[in-house]
Amino acid sequence: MKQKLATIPASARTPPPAAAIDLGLTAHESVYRELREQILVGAFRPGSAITLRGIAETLGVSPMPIREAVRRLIAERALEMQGNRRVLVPPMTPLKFQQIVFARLALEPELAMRALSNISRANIATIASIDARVDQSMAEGDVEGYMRGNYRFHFTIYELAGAEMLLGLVESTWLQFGPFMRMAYGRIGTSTLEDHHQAAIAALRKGDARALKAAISADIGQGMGFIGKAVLQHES
Amino acid sequence: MKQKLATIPASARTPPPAAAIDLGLTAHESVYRELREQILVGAFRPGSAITLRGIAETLGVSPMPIREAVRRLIAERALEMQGNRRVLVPPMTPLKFQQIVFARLALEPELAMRALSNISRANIATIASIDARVDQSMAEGDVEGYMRGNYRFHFTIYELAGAEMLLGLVESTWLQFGPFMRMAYGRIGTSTLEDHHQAAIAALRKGDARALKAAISADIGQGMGFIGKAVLQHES
DNA sequence: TGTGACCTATTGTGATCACAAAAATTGACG
DNA sequence: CGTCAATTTTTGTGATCACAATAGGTCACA
Repeated sequence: MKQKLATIPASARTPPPAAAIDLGLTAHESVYRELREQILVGAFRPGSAITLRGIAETLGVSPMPIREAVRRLIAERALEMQGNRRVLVPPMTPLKFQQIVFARLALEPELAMRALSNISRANIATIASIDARVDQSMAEGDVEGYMRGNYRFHFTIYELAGAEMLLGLVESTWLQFGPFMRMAYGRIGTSTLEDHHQAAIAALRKGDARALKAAISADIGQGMGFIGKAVLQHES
Repeated sequence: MKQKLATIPASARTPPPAAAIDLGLTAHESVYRELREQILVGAFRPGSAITLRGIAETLGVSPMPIREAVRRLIAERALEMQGNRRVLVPPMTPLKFQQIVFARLALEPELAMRALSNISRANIATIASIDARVDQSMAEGDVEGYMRGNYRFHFTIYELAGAEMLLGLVESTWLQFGPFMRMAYGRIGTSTLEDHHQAAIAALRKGDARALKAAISADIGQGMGFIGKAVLQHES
């Protein structure tokens, strides 16, 4: 057990880490958000192990809130417990990857379409500014920044749908490919990437539901197909 | 706090309940399965509250494993925590109900279709026998038996798809309408029900993917439409 | 040098305790 | 008799401890 945590953000590596933000949150909620963020941007390598005491020491809390946060992430399939009762970041398989693509295509265009009726001009401006930062991260090769921005781009739209139930399913889906996507971009870089965000923003502006669904579908299909083909054959 | 648990099965109401089945399971795993089963068959009334110590006393374990089981069920949206930090069985809303129907239609026919290539004659026989018991429960007005059987009918098929990721999304979806469906059937009874299970079984026998997807879709659409129309207008 | 058994350290699990916040109850007062 | 405040109880949260199982390392032996 050498690398208990693949990467820890600087904010949590300093001596007095405590709960990252004490904004009236419970300890396990802070831990959950911290770990979730790490997983979404791919800070953990697929297959790497997680120990409760290790994270507890890193975050400066007792193992108790870690348990609840980890249990929650396991339920969302962001983490996985094997028979040994050891917790690890689930490795990707071709089969799972294909299911993730299907789920994304089945749910996300619908979510975007439902957002259309609630979206304001200010919302679209926010989304466009997020996309600008995504492009910048892409150009700079900032993989973590790109992933964080891409997440915010999609979920800023999806959250406007007011469909919490579907949103939960999609969140679980994203948690399952975060570590893998990071690994893929780490290998192939972000320079050759191109997304369909501009087409989506244009569709949002025009209120064109059909074009919006097409843009989201294309964005999913291309991005996932790209990293899928690039990496899956390298796995055992 | 009068009714901490809406209904407790006889097996857990006797003095020495302990962990229902000690089959090498951890305590929180036993608790999780027990609570999950209760939710799926609708033993809890939507909106009713859950207390950790209450369940702990009922099941004969310390509050500790209850915490983890409840946390897991909250992550699956089978339970819900409000700002008060109080846990309750989420009430149904028209909006949520519509999202559930969409998710079911988007995912379950696909899951059934994927099962088609792995299914054996013995599997189909098992499924047919489950359906026979479903019909029997329906005729007898045994709501809990009907719901348990209906769940087993669908998931015996879905599990054969070998698509754990999609299966997880569908399981979360079912957990969210279990309590509501039970309430609906409690009001309108099961006698007027008719499902499309026979059509699905016939499609399984013929290996007809298109007919299978149509049967599952029809089963979802009719059943959910039925209880949806019957109950939602009675809610506040 | 490779392989087995033994030992040590680490890990997840579950119980118990202490604490703060919220709810329920009780009481007094208008 | 209804309403508000003070008190008591209940509840979730988090820390600490004890225990069993697993993993990793060490040493002996072939």
